Amino acid sequence: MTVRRGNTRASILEASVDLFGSRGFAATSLDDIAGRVGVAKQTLLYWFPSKDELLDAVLEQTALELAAVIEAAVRAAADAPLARIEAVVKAVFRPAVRRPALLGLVREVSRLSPAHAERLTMQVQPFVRRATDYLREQMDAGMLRRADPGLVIALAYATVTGIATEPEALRAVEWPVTAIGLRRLRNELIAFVLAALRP
Amino acid sequence: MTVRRGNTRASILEASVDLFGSRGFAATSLDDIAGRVGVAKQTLLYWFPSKDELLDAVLEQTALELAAVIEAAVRAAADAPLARIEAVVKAVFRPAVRRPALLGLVREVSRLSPAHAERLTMQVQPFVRRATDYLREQMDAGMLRRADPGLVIALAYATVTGIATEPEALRAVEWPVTAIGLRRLRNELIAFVLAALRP
DNA sequence: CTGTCTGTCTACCAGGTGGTAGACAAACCT
DNA sequence: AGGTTTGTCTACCACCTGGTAGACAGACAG
Repeated sequence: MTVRRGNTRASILEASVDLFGSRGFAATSLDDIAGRVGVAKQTLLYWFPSKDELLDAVLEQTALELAAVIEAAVRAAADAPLARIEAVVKAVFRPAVRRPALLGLVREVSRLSPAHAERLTMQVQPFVRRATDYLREQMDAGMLRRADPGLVIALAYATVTGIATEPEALRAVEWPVTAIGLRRLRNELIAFVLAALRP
Repeated sequence: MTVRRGNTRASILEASVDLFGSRGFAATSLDDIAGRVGVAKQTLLYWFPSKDELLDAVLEQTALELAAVIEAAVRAAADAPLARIEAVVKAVFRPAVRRPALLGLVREVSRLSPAHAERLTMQVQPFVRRATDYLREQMDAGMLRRADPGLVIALAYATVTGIATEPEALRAVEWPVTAIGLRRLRNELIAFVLAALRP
């Protein structure tokens, strides 16, 4: 029982994503995580030298997972730009809705520590740039209505995160979005984005 | 110097809004607040019996301020529904942008403590209901295009908060919204909302 | 002038925090 | 076999947290 199989690190990471996500970083103690994993706190500190580096690992893994999802969606989608855009929005939306707390964690972290925020942004950066380039390119080719690509992305990002985190923002009592359902909200959003971009 | 003038409570509240907003509730200690105000921690606990009740006071004051802003905007706006809606969106947007951290605080709180979240929601509730009623009424009168009022509000709320908190979500490096400017984003949003509602 | 009340302080505490030291058990490598 | 490495644990610590007890200084009422 002393030496576990090699999944300890992964279990710690998973539990950390859960707890940091649901309670927030500052409000989650190492003991909380250790308890969830069923391991001593010191085992955590064996795998991750400090709570800060554990947070980094959590963020990095989340970013990598999201990146993989987006890549797959892009690759699977048809070539037409509108279909591609719809696929990407849906791809981003799914994990955002399944784990809305992670978006909250991103906010908390970027408020708490500029260092973490910068690392995070650098991971997001390439995607933003690629999307910007793609939009501009398709606009130049006349496949999309001309607009400021940066503005399109900013608006889409803001809307997706806003929608995804809304039920968690004020989840206690009756609230329109709860009754309406995220899927419909998402479809409305996609319809809007596509309508705005159709040439 | 022992007895201050009556502004101590207000100063504590103000500093708490600032610090809870910028660093988050869990990451702000009573000593932090006391230090900012220039007072001993025990003076805080004289005015507010616990950190939790201080948080309640912060949230309540914020809600009251926001409510006042909205009321004023509605009263000052022209009677036409579209003008009213634009005024309300702008009114909500301004404080949301000036103190985006408060939206983050709302999220943190609703993750951390269902009790606080419920109190918060109950304060928001009447506004949501009034807005829903107003939209439905104007739609019935043919002044607005027919749509699900709840959906309109949910979408608008999500977009406003998403946009307002975006620069703070990932503020470290170059990010489209930083370059674009919130004002323009807001105007795009308003244009969209109005276009969607024009009969 | 004296007693009470209000507001602020210094001193302290119990409990929880992230983190360290080191023992030790299994596995792995000759 | 035996030594080394890897992974986990118990025990501990310095520090910080929210919160309490009580002293005390000014304001104010009689």
